[in-house]
Amino acid sequence: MAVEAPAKHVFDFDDEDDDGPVVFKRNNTSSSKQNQLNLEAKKASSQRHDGQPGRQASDAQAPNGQSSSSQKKPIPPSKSPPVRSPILIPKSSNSSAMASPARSSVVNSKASTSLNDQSKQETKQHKFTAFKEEKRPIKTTEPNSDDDNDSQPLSARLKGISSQGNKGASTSTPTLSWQCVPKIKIEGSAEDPDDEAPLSSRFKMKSNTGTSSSKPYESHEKKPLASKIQQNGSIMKEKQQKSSLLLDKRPLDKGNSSDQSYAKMPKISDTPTTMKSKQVTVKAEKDEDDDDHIPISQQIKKSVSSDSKTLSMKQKAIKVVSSSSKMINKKSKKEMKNSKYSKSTKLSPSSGDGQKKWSTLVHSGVIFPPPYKPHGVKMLYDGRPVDLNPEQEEVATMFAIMKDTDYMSKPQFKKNFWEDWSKILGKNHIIKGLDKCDFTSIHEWHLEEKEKKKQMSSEEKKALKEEKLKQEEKYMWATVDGIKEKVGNFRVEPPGLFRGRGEHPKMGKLKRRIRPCDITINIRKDAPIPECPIPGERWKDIKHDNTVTWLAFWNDPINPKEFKYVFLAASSSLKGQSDKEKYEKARLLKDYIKNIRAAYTKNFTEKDVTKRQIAVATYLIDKLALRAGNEKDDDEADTVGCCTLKVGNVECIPPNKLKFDFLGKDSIQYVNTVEVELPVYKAIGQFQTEKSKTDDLFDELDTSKLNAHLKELMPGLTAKVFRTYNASITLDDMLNKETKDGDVAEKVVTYQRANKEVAIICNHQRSISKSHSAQMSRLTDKITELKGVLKELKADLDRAKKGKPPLKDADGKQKRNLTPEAIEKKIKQTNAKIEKMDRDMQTKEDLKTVALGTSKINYLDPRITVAWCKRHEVPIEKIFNKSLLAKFAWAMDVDPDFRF
DNA sequence: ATGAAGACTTGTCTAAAGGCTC
DNA sequence: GAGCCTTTAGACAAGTCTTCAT
Repeated sequence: MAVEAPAKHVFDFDDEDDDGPVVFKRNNTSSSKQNQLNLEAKKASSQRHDGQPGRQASDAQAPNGQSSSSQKKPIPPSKSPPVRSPILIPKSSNSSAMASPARSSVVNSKASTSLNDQSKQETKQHKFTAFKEEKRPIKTTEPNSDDDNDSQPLSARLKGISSQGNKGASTSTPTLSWQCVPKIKIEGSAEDPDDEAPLSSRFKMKSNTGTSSSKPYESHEKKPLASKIQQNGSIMKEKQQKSSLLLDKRPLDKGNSSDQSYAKMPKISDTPTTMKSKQVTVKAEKDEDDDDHIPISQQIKKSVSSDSKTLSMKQKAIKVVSSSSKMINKKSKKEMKNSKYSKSTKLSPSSGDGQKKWSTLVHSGVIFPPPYKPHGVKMLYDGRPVDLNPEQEEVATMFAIMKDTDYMSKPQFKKNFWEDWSKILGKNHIIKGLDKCDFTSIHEWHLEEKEKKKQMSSEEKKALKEEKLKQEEKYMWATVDGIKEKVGNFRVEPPGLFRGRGEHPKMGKLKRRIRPCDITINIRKDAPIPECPIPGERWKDIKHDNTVTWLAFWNDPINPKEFKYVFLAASSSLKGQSDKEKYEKARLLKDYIKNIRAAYTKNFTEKDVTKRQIAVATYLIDKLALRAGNEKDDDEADTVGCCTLKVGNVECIPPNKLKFDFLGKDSIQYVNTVEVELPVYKAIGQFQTEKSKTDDLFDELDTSKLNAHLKELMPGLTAKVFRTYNASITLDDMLNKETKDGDVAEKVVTYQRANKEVAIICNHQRSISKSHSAQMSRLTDKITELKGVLKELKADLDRAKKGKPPLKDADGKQKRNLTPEAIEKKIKQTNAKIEKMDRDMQTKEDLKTVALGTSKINYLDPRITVAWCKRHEVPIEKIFNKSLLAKFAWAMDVDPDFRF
């Protein structure tokens, strides 16, 4: 594959300098209705749609199943090979002032986040021990502080802190006024020369592409937030353009972009861009009709008043908007063409947006687990050995090997298991219930097998490994647009018992074996169809859909209307590309955040309930990094997110605190008490009025409404972007504020602290390792021992200085005679060791319930980390392991000055 | 407008790999 | 180099969010 070097382009952005700080004070008026919550039993309502027939029967046609079927979605004809736009260098707006780290920890803690000054004091006590040092000045209403604040995560601004887990976290302050610095920026047209380079190649070229975006020069460009928001249209436009520039998305092909890229989106006749801008425009107009009659930006201005600049800006903005909305002017067109536009607009959906994801895709399909090998070990029923056929035995074994898990204490698990197993046993089987079943013998057999495996010699293990590798080798790779890429999960899931998390209603159900006839393969049209690894069987269907990235899928045996996909690995350029786009979108939010916050703050007291709910929900998502909270079926675990919070999940604690307590994703508990602004507090009280505990708090809201609203504020904005934004900006800010001179180890600790702060904000928890206490006591012992050594060394030093020989060691042996200098050196080394162990111990204790990995993998823009490592001479390997290095290959050449 | 379908990201747990100690 | 401990990679569950269909 030809790898073309991306041409570099320089974009000119006009910066309008309306930076005048605008101070926006929130008014606290609000109807207050404080209600006490009624307690009630729970049970949220939910609609159930059960047993839907699996989705489309395959339209497979060829008798052998090897023929390709027509797709439901129109597949764009893949004409020319995909041309990927080079990664453009976006100008990132770097807010000069860096945000301070988000402080409020969201995690399960009882800490509180305060918004008010007064709260500051209170919160002091809760400060996070680990971060005690850090003093962040809270600028409550400082007009000039804006800048800072805006780029900060809300939580940070709030400073509220919650304590995490057991530790108290501290928090801080409230920023009541957010300033707005409106600016209008007009982007110059950019050409995207790189369009021609294949994505993958682009990645490989480590050119500055990715990096470029990070170029320092971007910094000057300040973003005009206020203006942006307001002018929705215009702003959006700009943004879009910008984003498009930033995101190197697959470019519409120069000439024929429209056809292929948008095949799936029939609606858009024009170009997405156009559409987008139109929408936006409309929105803006609509806004004017709103109660406020004023676009957000305008509102802001009003409140702010102070700046005349703002005004002018606004006007400008408006101008821009109108023009943009009305028609795509040349510029925009050009930009669109150039690539990103479409992307930014539809950026979000990497899927389904009808964009071509690949031109050629070749792979070997998937590999299946080996067939079941009966072991013949008999279980007991009512004290007597029972005969089971292989199928029955297989399922019994699945249950037996879970003997030591918590599932065994869950009635639902056993009930579901029995329902499925009894079907396999048949009506006339001697086994009539689980109560009299004794699976011990099978469990023991399992343990023995495990032990045998463990006891194998290293040669045997190695041989086994090689054998496995040999079998799997061909499935491990796919060729995408001519480039070899790793496949993520090419192994079909083996049968087993479903291990749903939390109180999942389907836990324990049998996850049946998946066969080739369950699997749909997606591959380039003319490529050889992967050979079915099981003789005599064939694939369910073969598709050639280049608008999606999956290589294969099958229906989830537990929930047949859902699918299990085989995708490329995280290190693939396809994944890297979308990862980068995700972070670029989050960076874009930085430009809008000020106005978005101003807008929702204003709407806390909006008369229209839906709008008020949207405002409060957005606030919670921003401040607490809550997830959106999609609706769930009854046959799923009962967990919630923001939009699905129940009245009983939030407790109002006068005068203005809210205590959240709910089960979030994966049934991880979220407990957090935060101080909020009074209007929010009052609004929550109103939403709870006359509802039972199990009623929806935001009864007028769901994620689609919320996200639709967010998209009016910023192209492509959805609830989850706030998590990425707040996580990354927190890391960037903390790293920059707290990195001190020191050795690498100390810097790594600084990084971990920042990482931890993010994990807390995102509520990423882990269970305490079983060996945690043992590890701690071992460390304690070692430290004690070292301290003893130190004491001895000091004594020896004294003696050495007096010309006496050292004391005998514990065994009574005479130690070597050392010079005082040598002893001093040893003392120094020992001290360093003790310090390191102390630090390790503290870190370990600190992180015992916090999972750092999740945020590192999913929320922290790797360019922040890479740039920081470069600036501070920390080897990147100290922060990223091998797989993260591969996953973030696209970020490695970032400029050291990169700021999120 | 709403819900289903579909595709992809996020998240936790654990088996396996790798590293350290004796 | 055996055994233990830590880290990592992989498995797979559970979210989010867009588009399609009604």
